[in-house]
Amino acid sequence: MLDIKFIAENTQLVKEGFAKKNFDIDVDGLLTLHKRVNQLKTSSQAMAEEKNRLSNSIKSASPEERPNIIAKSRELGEQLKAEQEKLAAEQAKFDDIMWRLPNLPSPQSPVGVDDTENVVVRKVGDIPHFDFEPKDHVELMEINGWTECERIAKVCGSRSYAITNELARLELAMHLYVMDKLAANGFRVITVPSLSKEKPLYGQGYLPFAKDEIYYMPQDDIYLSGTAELILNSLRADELLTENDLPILYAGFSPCFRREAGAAGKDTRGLTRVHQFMKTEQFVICKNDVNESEKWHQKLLQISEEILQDFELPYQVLEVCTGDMGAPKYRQYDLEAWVPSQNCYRETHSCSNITDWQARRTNLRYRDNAEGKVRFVHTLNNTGIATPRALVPFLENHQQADGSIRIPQKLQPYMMGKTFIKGQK
RNA sequence: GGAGAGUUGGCAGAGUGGUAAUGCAGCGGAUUGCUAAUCCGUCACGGCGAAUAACCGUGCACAGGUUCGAGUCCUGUACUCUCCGCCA
Repeated sequence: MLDIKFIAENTQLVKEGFAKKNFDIDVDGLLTLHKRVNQLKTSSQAMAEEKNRLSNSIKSASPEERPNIIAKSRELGEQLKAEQEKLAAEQAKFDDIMWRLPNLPSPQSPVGVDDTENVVVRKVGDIPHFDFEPKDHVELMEINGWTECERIAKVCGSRSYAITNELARLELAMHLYVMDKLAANGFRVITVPSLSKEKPLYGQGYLPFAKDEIYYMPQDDIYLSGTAELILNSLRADELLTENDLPILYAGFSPCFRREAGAAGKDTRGLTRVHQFMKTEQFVICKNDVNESEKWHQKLLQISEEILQDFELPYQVLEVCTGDMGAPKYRQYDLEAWVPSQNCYRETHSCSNITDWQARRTNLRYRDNAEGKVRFVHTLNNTGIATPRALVPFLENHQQADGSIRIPQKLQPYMMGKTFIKGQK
């Protein structure tokens, strides 16, 4: 959500920003509508003022005057009601548009239409060269007897997964490793539910943009969360913090659910794209200062790069272009880890600065120390680790000729000290 | 699933249907003079405005209703607490 006053005062800038984001918004129409809303506010408030004056005079009025004043006040009340109904109708139209406005992109974000125009910032780690014929992660799971994926699909449907023994442990070990790392960086580790009411979806900016992507259970009027970001973003909604409360850092773990409605036929093999997965999410709430949030953005990026380095996975950092960013985002990096079987990098992390766009939707504010002014916070989010997707590059990059999997040194304490894992078919 | 109690500003906490007390914190100003204190104002959102001025409107969990007038009365919903039932 954006500030309408900012839009009125920076109309050209806003139009350019929307265009860069690939959003077709009638900004002039919005401003005209806003004027109309304000006119109706002014007129109805004038009526309310007069009505209050009449009402308040009744108590001290003489018994003879009273019926007269009451009649007048009642009549005015009906006019006021009619005016307020007009206002409510226009206000609803206005609000509907406001909820659909994207954030403006950073001036530093590359301008582009889609993912082909994302910019590679750097590549880190060496792509492995195998002196044997490398296998893809599905074959590796089968060799080690680590999967029941075919059976589980019969029970749970497509895009489900079931993994066993050493691999199941590895999945959880990755999360524990990341939680410990985030805790060491000052994050509050928190496990959160996957159930969400509707309001947080608007707060995050999932709705009204991507309704088809989310599971909904009408019997209970409740949704399944696609990421802990959803929950963490609303955890402190409507609070008025002090500047000293900031920054607030959460490392949120939750099962995540996505319908993958727009991805029919994509990544149907293996663990890359499943309906239910686990994610440990980095979430930051900081003060309303773009230098401050950009600093945190870099910090979050650094942490996730370290995680991939700790897991000894080659990766690239992408700066996402304006047209490929989601509506909420000011600036976005994606991390992609190398997947040998696909001979390309695939997304494991997505790191975003949302500035105050979500905070306006959740009404999360703080009082600043310098002036005692109330401001909206900035929010940022980044993947810590998402599994099973992260297992794909992990298995494939660390595979050995015999199908066993090498465990990077940093992860070994979480795998009972093992340097390799090997299952039995 | 059932019964009861509750929800008032950043926090604490009053409030018989007639303009939301008071304290603390924060911010602004003034005074005194010394390891700080006192006094005054301000303290959410919005309208009108050049304005961070004045004035006005809206805010007492949320949504309706009754009334000239609702924090207060009525209905519904959400959430919190206590208890009963069921339960990993």
